[in-house]
Amino acid sequence: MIDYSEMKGMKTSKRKLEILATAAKLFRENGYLATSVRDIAYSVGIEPSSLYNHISSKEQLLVEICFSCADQFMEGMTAISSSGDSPLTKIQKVIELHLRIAEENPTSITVFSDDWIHLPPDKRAEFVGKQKSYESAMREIVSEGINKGIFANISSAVAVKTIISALRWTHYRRKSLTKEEKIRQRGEISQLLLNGLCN
Amino acid sequence: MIDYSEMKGMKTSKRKLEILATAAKLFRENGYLATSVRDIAYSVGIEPSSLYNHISSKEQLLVEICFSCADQFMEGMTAISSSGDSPLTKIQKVIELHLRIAEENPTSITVFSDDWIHLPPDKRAEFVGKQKSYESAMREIVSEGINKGIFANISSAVAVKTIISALRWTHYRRKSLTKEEKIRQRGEISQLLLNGLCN
DNA sequence: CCTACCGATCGGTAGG
DNA sequence: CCTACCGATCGGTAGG
Repeated sequence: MIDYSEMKGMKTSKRKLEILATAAKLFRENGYLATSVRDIAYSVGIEPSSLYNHISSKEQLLVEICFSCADQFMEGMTAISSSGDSPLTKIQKVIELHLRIAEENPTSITVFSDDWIHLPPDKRAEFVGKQKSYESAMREIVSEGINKGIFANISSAVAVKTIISALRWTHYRRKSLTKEEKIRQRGEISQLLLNGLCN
Repeated sequence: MIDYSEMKGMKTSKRKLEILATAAKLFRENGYLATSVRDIAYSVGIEPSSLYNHISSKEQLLVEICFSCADQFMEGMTAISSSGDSPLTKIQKVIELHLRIAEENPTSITVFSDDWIHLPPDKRAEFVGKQKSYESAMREIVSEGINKGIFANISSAVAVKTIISALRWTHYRRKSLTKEEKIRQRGEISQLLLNGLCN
């Protein structure tokens, strides 16, 4: 039998991806701790012990799901920060980044939001570090906008916390939107937050 | 021995209140499922089985914590809705309501926000019903503001979801603020959200 | 990928 | 409020 998981260039087998997707779905429905490895295995259609041919632990699934989302946010923020756009355009792009990630990862984004607290201590610290770094980059943008007189002179920390928090509800949206609805909603959310931020 | 828990007019004994406060603190730190009845008992300073002289189940603690917050929100919203204030003032009062509840209940508000999903099915349905009713009342206010031309003409559902979500980060704030900081932060959050909402 | 099984821990009860 | 204890379930392993 060929062990596909060891093939070069094929880091995650189809089975592994299936397990990850199933776990994310169950974690979203019931939470990480309320989901047992038995739940995941039976949902995939194998015996619980067989899971361990593909994963090393239940925790590892949580780690992979959380960091997959975190990395998308970090990549997006890096691209936005290093662009030559105005602060206003940058914040608008941040808003679109959150909406896009929530749209493309409807299951894992909820796990990312709600279950990172259950990451093992070292990974949890790493995760919190990335979050802080993300918020710091966003505060930079807001401060730049304030200094240029584009944004109102409020605490950049409060502005960043409020805007990121405001976008979080889109993570829990269940139904997927039509293209028209997406554009309209993106416009309304941007309007609400950017109007509030600007002078 | 007098059973204080049965004394008229004394619905919750001091011990019960101590258990509730301890449970809320532990649920906040580690989550409801990750907190065992043993954790709660030892933190209170009694044996696990002794807890059951004061509570009927671990779930009951969650129910009491969640509904204590939910009822505060509902009461606040009812008072605001039935006041004769303008839509703008009403929304400002809603913002102040969230900030005040988060400030006064720093531990239970987190449990309310994050662990209601683990309520038993009937209580969970009741909880979700209250949330929907709360949002519906707030949509009424926003719609009134739009009709009067005070607020921008956006979907009231999107506006309400975004504003409530925006205020949620204050639930997780760890340090308590000085009176000055509170006033300043309330002003900044109100400015951001009300400016965004208004025409 | 399965059968068989493990020690640990869970929420909760009996009885005093 | 405690000692003693229960059945259920947990994540995970041995061995094939």
